[in-house]
Amino acid sequence: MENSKYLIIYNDIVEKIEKAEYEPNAKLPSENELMQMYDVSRDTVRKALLRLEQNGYIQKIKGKGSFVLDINKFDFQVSGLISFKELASKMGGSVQTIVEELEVVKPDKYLQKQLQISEQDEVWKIVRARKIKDKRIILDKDFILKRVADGFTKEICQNSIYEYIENVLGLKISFAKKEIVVKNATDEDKRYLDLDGYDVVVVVKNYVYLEDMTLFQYTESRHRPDKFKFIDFARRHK
Amino acid sequence: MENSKYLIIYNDIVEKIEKAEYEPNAKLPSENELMQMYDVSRDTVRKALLRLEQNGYIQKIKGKGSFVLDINKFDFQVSGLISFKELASKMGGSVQTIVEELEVVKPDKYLQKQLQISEQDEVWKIVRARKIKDKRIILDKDFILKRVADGFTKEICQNSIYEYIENVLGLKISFAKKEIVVKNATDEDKRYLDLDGYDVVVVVKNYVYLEDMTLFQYTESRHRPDKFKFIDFARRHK
DNA sequence: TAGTGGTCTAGACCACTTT
DNA sequence: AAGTGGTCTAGACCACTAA
Repeated sequence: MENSKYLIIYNDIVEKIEKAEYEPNAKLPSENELMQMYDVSRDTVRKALLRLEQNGYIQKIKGKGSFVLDINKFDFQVSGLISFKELASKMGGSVQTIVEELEVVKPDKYLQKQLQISEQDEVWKIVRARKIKDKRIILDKDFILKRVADGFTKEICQNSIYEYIENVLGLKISFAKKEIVVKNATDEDKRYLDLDGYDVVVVVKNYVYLEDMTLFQYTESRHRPDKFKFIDFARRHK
Repeated sequence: MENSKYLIIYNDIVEKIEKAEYEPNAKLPSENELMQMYDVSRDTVRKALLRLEQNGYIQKIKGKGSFVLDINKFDFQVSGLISFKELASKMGGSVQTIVEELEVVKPDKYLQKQLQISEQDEVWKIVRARKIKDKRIILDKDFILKRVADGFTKEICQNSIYEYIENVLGLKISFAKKEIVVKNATDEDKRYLDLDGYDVVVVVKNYVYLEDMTLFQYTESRHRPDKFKFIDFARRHK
């Protein structure tokens, strides 16, 4: 995968931070020391540190050094592009996926707009309910352009769609635009989720793009409001 | 500030993209051409392009070039660390701030935990209602460590707290952790907001840190659910 | 094959913090 | 004064895309 030196260094330091080998608030070795430790140029060290800083692992302070942040230990990280499967593995066992619908459809007007496609284009429609501790908490509705990604089965959907797309199909996901809003619960929400009396759901709309800038997937994640939590790490650069 | 070459180039290209001088999906000049245009080294050009990519302005494709993304034109950008004042200026006139409370308080247990301080520490408590089109839509509750930032007046709060903190006090905000959840509306919410029948609010908790890693501000933004929208741009790098 | 972005190097000077 | 991170340079080689 990642043979570049700076990514190896990045991953190595991430691991050390997560194992608390570098403790919160501790000072990392200086750039000079890291150069010697990994036997690379300063620029390569700096590339690794830049990524650590951007992902919220460290804070660099001019004249002082790089320090480990502890705010990155999120109990329920949903930020970035993490998938339910990745999330589940961080949360331990008690999660489960139920595939409710899996079919190829012609897009209606709404979907044509979301995916910026014509009515001729075929789309995979995948609806999954997510159980946490035996309660249906999240309803995931995925719409995927058939001409870009095809061959979905119930097994794949029960496992991880992303894993299939990235590892089996070899497609490279580049970025996503995410939108969070609150909507009144629909009949579909009430049918598939244990809403526990709530009449609204938190809707996370996700527009996923490939490396060549094509939009190929639109996802709606509909959450029971009391179980929803979104965490974001933001750096301020004007 | 903005004396560094790569930031000047970055800002210049941002401006050109926002003015559509570089149109959506168009190809930017190559790194070689940009080197000549700005008379800098390739590394300096690449630093500018890296920031453009990370902020969702462009997509770089190996062997092809850098292309302008159009998804960055958010009608209601709340991502990152943008403040209400900045937001308002993007939305035009029809917004208004009402300062409901402004006082120095001793932190209660909850606040001691949020700001990681002792009960001796004094804290500025600032409560503001935000009107959009004459409806009270957002309730901002700011808690700021007095020993770090002091001297708040009604005028400052009506204008922009961030502007005061950054430009007048000269403090440098470095990063923030943001948390979005949905809560049942409190009596305070009902008193200060036009909730229009809704019995929940979207709560955005914001923990703001300075460059020296000190946590100095905790903010709760409480939104009427139907008027809330959060947009995020996320790049996937494993 | 020519052009593009991705990685890596070695060296320089600066501004800031600490001693 | 010594150490730290921030910026900038010039040059090299690679992998990918296009003609």
